[in-house]
Amino acid sequence: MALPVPGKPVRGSKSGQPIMALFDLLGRNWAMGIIWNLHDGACTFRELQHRCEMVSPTTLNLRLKELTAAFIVERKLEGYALTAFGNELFDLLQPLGKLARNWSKKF
Amino acid sequence: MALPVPGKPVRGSKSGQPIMALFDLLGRNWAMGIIWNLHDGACTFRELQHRCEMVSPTTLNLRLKELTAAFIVERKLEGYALTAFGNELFDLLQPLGKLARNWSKKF
DNA sequence: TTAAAATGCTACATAATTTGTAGCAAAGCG
DNA sequence: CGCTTTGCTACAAATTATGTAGCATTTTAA
Repeated sequence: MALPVPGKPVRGSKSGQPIMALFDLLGRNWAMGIIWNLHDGACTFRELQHRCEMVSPTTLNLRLKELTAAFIVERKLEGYALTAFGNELFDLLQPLGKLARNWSKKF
Repeated sequence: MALPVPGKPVRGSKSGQPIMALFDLLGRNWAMGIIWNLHDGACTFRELQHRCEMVSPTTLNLRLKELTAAFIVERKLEGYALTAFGNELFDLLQPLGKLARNWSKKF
């Protein structure tokens, strides 16, 4: 799957509005889960597989490549980690945790 | 596709952690784009199709049903609209717009 | 009142993505 | 040197998404 690049057509926008490109990227299976789990600290591929309870190595690998190409994830000696930008993104995602707990009471 | 319900196994969590259930829902194609576009105000199905430049009616309809079942979207006389909760969710998503514009400079 | 236009979908076949299981090559360890 | 662990890749099956048609119903307009 091609990396959604802002400025080029992506799902949601022929002109590649940045937010739509980001939604395209984050809306792929596991993308947000990976960011969420990586925030607990850099880790190896296998460790990440365990943090994401049910991800297949195929999907994990593909998503990691995309997130890396999108400057959200990087490889360090300790393994995969969020970039500075990845952390900014996480900071915006984090409040969803509380919201989600609230939301879960509705069911 | 089954609605991800917090408390039951979802993609990302066998125990259905709320955040993972929410990620499962929001991570489906077009889910965030729909929420984003609905924030401009309630609208009809066809109007929403236009706001989401390239969504197929099949996907739009499925996503709307899921978002409705998840208390994020509701139907009003004027058409589809965000619920109060949907608006809270939007408020958390909104900052991503600015981040995305920043991010787009990296490419 | 009635013909035309708009709306809200559904059908269905095709294409794209994701999953799950195996397992292999390379690196690290003892 | 064997034994583990790690980071993936292969590949077939299952699940999702897309695109185009088009139809039944409601709304609009003459």
